[in-house]
Amino acid sequence: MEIQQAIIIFDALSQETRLRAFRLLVAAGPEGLPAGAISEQLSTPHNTMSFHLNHLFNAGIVTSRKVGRSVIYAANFDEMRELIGFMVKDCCSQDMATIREDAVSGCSIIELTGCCSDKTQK
Amino acid sequence: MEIQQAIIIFDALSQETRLRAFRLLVAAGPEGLPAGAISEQLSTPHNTMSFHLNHLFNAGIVTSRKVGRSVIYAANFDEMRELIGFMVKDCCSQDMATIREDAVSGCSIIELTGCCSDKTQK
DNA sequence: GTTGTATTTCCATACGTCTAGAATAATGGA
DNA sequence: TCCATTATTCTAGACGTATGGAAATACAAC
Repeated sequence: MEIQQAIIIFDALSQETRLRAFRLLVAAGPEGLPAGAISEQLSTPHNTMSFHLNHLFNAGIVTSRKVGRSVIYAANFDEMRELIGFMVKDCCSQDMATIREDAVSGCSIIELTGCCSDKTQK
Repeated sequence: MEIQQAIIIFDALSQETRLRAFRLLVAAGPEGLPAGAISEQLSTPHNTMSFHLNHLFNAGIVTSRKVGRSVIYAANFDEMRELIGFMVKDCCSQDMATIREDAVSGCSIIELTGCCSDKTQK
């Protein structure tokens, strides 16, 4: 992931309404939620929420699709995984975090090593 | 990690000068770098960089200590690990990312599973 | 004390973001 | 067609952020 893309995603997630909306979509899973349900659950006016959902969409961390009158938003898990990979590779010490690809399982395996082991469990 | 703290860190990292400064500090390791070296390497005026370093400090992702006339900033790796943990737990699907604590090694082990395996290697 | 170096604080300006009322667009049902 | 529903776009105001020149602070060396 490019640093510019990481900045755009950090910016998208650095606002409470947007981060809460995104976590709601994460909890909702791949099926996603209609815009109205999100604004209702977060007690935010429709137009304000629309502004924030558009922000998340432009950042690439949610997708949207029209179903009848509704617009269904869903979290983009691939992009989120890439962001986590960026943070581990570029924003964490190699002594304290490593990431490797496991070709067999198709997984990225990250190990976060505590320098002060008792703080790791927080 | 609380959602409020995550927002503060995302905000701190959502600005190019700050993200570059932070990555410089990550590369520098626990020893850190003096403020002047950071502003020089990023070709940013001292006062502007001081503003951004203070922002990173307030967010808790860098530490600072005075040594003679210099102020040495260093990345706070513990806080960064916590943020990665927050993202995996709260911002990623359980189907696609799991985190578990390994008591023996004191490591947090994260597995990022690709839903579309060929995208995982990007 | 004076000078030079390292960094922060003060300040004004320019620019960007958040909010929500009102209007608009798109769709489905009676 | 007419109405209700769902969501977005338009707009203006309030507020927050980034920038860098100038001044102030802190420290070390002479």
